[in-house]
Amino acid sequence: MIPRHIPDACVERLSLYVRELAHLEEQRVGFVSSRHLAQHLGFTDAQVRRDLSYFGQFGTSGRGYEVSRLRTTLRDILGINGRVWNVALVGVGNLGSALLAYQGFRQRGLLFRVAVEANPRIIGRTIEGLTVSPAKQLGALARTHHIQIGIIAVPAEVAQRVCDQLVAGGVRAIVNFAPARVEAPPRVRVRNVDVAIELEMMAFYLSRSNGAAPPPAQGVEQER
Amino acid sequence: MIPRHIPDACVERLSLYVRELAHLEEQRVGFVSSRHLAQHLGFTDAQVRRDLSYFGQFGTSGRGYEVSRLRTTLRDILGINGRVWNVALVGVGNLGSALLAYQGFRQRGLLFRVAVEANPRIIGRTIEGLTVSPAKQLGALARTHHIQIGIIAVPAEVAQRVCDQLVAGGVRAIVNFAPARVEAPPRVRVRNVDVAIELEMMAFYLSRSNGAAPPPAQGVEQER
DNA sequence: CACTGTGAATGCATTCACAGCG
DNA sequence: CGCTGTGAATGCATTCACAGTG
Repeated sequence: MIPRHIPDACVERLSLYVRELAHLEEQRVGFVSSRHLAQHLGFTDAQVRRDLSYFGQFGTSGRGYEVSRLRTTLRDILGINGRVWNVALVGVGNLGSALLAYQGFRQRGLLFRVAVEANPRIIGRTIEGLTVSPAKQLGALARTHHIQIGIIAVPAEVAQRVCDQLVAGGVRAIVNFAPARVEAPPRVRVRNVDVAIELEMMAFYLSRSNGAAPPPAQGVEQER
Repeated sequence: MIPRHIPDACVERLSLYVRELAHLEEQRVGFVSSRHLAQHLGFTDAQVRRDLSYFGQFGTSGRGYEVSRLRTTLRDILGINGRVWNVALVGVGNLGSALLAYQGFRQRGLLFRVAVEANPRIIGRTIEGLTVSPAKQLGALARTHHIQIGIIAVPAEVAQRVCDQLVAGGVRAIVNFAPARVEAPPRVRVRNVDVAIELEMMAFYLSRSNGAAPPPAQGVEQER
């Protein structure tokens, strides 16, 4: 059940499949075809079949895929079945709080064990059942809690420093939400995610879809 | 200055170039080579040159690119130069607040004109200089403020409904952060962004990088 | 029949490699 | 020289199209 290499893009879709299958299971749907799955998620049926085929053969000709079995299988493949990942959150601002509050992680075995902050106003607070620790303790806490995944949700200026501390604390994967690239040694997997970019891409597409200037809003005031 | 088609992946990098060029400009760097730029951002030099070449020729052989000129040019291309986009935020929870607070948008001419919420506790509050309106008013507000871009930061269950209201309100692009896919007519550009997926991908990569089970944390307690 | 699983074909994106230029 | 700009080559990802199957 372990082929050599899986396209990155496919891995991204894997959790979407799992999510959709969970919905179908709730609705007591027994079987689902690649076409059906694809329509719900906005892909093509061929795409779905290809993705699944990387991992084996789970379908039945003429019937499709058994929902609950496929779901379990994909959860196994994703590494979130009957298993737990220890996650540390660095930066309990708005974005960090949003992540802490998202219940989807817990359902997928991604458990926040540690949350740290630099702001003394926030240290000591308990959010979602987790008490916020001082930023200085990050390295030590990461070690004692056997943190595997670190999330960076701090201002850009300190992102790299935080990253280094996470690496020193032994984490093996880092997701960085700060608008600045961070680097780590190759044994640590890093993913830089920039939510602002999506908005800027929209500006690009809009400004070329109609060449003309848009309605000038009410009085192009600049700054706040 | 308007070629036919630009790779999506290139557009994504465009704002990263702009950001890096802004840094360089602050540091009074006059010229930068594709190599230099690439190293800072984690791409290859060929990639940078290729990306820029889609839009024209901005470099000088032997010297590289003039930082401030390239920055201006790219901002023009991105559609964020001397121009303003009106943005509406739907959902002023933690994620929504994080987006409101991010100063990068304002610097790029992406201005929040409207913020709406369903939660009556939050309606009427002023956040980042913007007063939160009731969700019911979304359509009307979008129209009167000539909103071009809508951001969805609400629970998955209501995401599609919000999307429909934004469309009815005349927006032309939507960025959806809810963990559920939303659809709109083809004239409206939709981008579904799922921050949770990044974490789940990490679980996948980690679980296959070492086949073994991880340290069992301290007592695999489930749930909070 | 309705559907899967997959070679083969196509379409994107990245990288190579080098001619040409300041 | 050092560096750009770009054809040509390579490498991924998606889609086509269909033989095979319960």
